[in-house]
Amino acid sequence: MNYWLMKSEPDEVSIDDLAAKTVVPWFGVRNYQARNFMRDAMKVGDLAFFYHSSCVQPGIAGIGEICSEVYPDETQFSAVNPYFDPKSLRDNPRWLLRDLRFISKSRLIPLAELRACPELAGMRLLARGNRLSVMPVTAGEWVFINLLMTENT
DNA sequence: GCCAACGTTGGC
DNA sequence: GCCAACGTTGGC
Repeated sequence: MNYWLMKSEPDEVSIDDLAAKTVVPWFGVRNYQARNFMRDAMKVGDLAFFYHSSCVQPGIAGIGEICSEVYPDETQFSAVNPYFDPKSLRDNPRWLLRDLRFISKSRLIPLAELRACPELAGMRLLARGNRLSVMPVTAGEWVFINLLMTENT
């Protein structure tokens, strides 16, 4: 069992969208390191924090579960899609994804609150210049943030 | 394989 | 909209 953090722009897919649809394909990852995490390290049943990025209040919004094996991201093949990649071939897809299933919505834990926790000082999300949209979370960070979720601040 | 130029991410 | 940081591209 591994733990992850996955970033989404809530204008595109929010935690409420995930709750409504139950399962969403994690399309649009166009970074090799993030892709490799999904392809090589993720397992069905892994849990992930759902992170809202590029928005008024960036932060962790809930939890999802990885619920599929890897398969090609369809958006890379569509010339009218913003995630179109003309260099990716049907018989050799460059970009892969997995499906995420809704588990729970939490209070929004702002990025600033995460930064203020000494327990999370080593968290990859908070590392200087971090831009990964899919990244691992340690078991210790997972447990600690789950405790934050239960606080009603 | 180096590295400058350019593009993207994402918080603020 | 700004801009720091990082990733990718492409000439050499």
